[in-house]
Amino acid sequence: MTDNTARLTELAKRRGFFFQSSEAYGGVAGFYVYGPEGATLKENVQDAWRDRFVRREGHMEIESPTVMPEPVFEASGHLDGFDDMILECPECGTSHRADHLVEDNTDIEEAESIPIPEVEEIIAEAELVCPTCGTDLAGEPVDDFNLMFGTNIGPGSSSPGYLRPETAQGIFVEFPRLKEYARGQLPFGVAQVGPAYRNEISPRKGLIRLREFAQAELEHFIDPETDEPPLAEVEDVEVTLYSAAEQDADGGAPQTMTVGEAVAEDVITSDWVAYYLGVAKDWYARIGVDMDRFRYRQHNEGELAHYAADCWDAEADVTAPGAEPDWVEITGFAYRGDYDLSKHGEYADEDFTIFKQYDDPITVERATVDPDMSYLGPEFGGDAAAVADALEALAERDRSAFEGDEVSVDVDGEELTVPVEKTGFAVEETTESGEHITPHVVEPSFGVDRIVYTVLAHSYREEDLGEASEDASGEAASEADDEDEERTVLSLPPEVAPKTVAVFPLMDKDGLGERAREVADELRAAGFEVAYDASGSIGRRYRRQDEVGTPFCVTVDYDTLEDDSVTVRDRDSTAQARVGLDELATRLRTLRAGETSVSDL
RNA sequence: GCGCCGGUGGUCUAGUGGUAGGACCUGAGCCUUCCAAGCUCAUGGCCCGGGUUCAAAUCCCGGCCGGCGCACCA
Repeated sequence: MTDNTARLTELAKRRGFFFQSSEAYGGVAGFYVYGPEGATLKENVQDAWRDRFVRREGHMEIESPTVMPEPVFEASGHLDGFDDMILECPECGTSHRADHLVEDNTDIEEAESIPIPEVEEIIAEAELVCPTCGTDLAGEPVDDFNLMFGTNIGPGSSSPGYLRPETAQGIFVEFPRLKEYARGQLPFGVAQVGPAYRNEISPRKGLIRLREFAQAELEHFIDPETDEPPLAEVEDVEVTLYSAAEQDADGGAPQTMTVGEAVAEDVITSDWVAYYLGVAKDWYARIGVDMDRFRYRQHNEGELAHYAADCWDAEADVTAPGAEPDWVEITGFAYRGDYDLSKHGEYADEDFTIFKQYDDPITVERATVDPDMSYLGPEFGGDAAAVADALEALAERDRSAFEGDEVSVDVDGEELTVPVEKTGFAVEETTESGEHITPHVVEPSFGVDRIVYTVLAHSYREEDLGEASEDASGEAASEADDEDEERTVLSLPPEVAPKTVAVFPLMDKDGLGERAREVADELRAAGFEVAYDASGSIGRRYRRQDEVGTPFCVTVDYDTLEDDSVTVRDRDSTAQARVGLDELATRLRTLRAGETSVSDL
């Protein structure tokens, strides 16, 4: 941890951005509170995300429960993936997957499904040793290691459930209804912003690894055969790419190129992933991520998740400029193929496919049967249904079997004969207008808390203003040449800053306070997030707002009482301009949108 | 989960076997006509449990929490 990080954390606590939860009871690891400033900042980041990845893309957003029943996670693979057996070597401290040890050193396969006591016995009997240092592992306890938070749905334990480890499953599980909503047409995207839960072994670094965290995930369902992303829209976006090949190479380094070049040179293999890397890069910049401390890194093969075909992470260096980089994964861009929908289709009762209509219907000749059950029933009793199924299968497989007067089928090893006339055998031409396909999924998955932290870290600045202000009165400059003015600033983009404008009376007397409160109230009515502060000197109040990233400060002074004008002060430059109250709200709107700056006023 | 280090007002910190000071912040008042000025006053603290001791915030043990390293990270 750099000094910078410590000071940012201190600021976050003191000014209400984020802090550890339940400290009154000793605290609990991995759970954080967003204070008044932080909650608004996070909300603003999420709104900016919705604006770009839902609204602008024409996608839809849903909100699904955080608790889902166990079978969901049997299908998704999370139950197996989470339920690891961990065995720690008493000598060297290395942790091993107990099931892997058993599989590697015995004839046993699928050791994962063996109960833990038996695994411990097997390890003792087979005299397994630590693969790292050779120490005998007999008698060492095997621990269950489950990263999902479990719970019970309703009374008793007959209906186990889990807190979702990613918001994505809430989308996949509801795919059958969502596709109806989308009227069966690909492509479409479904997003979800909300909490997910992982019972991390060791939560670390404040907001960076939490047990309850917020995700903003987009599941973009596409037809892999025909759907193409609008790559042209982002082909000129410059991105810094750290490919798997570069990571493996000696002296390999990230490369900067346009998205178009990266696709042309096959650095990024999926056009869809490339598209979202381009879109996201501009979005990160928009919310205040410093592009000099940002890169995309490709997962190498060993890192790929069980579902992912190709995956790039957005990474941010959250240390101060010039410090040893500390790269944190803030988003995963994965091409998940049809993994999720196929699995749910397999395990669940409903249909997780889309009917894809052919351009022109095709005609196929098909052999069918329509058995006369009033004959089969009396003839074969309980086997009648099996006979009918066998006839149907036979018709598909070998229509020549129906050419004689009788046809024989095999049911449970018994050969049964049916007159062909009772089978309803026919060869028909049927028209097929399409086929059922399982859509592929492109998934940009954003870690909101890590992004909020990155934005704070990249906005944080300790600034030496040099000799005291040169703006207003010339005398200040002359007498302050021996002491430097310092300040701490969060240069948050106005769009995400918790407060857009702060209103002060220059003095809290002579009616200035009352006038300033009116101005604050008018701005609130006009839709701004407004802070009001009358305490301490004017300079102290500017510094307070600098520390929480408020981009604009409005001061009511004695001239205001005369001519209904106020000063507007810019956080980053500390420049000031005089603005009439009648146009204040309009001016602030253009300032917030970045269309003008205070020095232009 | 293991190892090392740590835990004192809101924040940052000093400190001793006899229950604690500072700085900043915050609040009230005075002063002050635009960038952390000054003065007065005020609020507020030894992580939790057990042990040793006449006496523990201080020493010991355990827990919780944090930082770092290892392991883990679908």
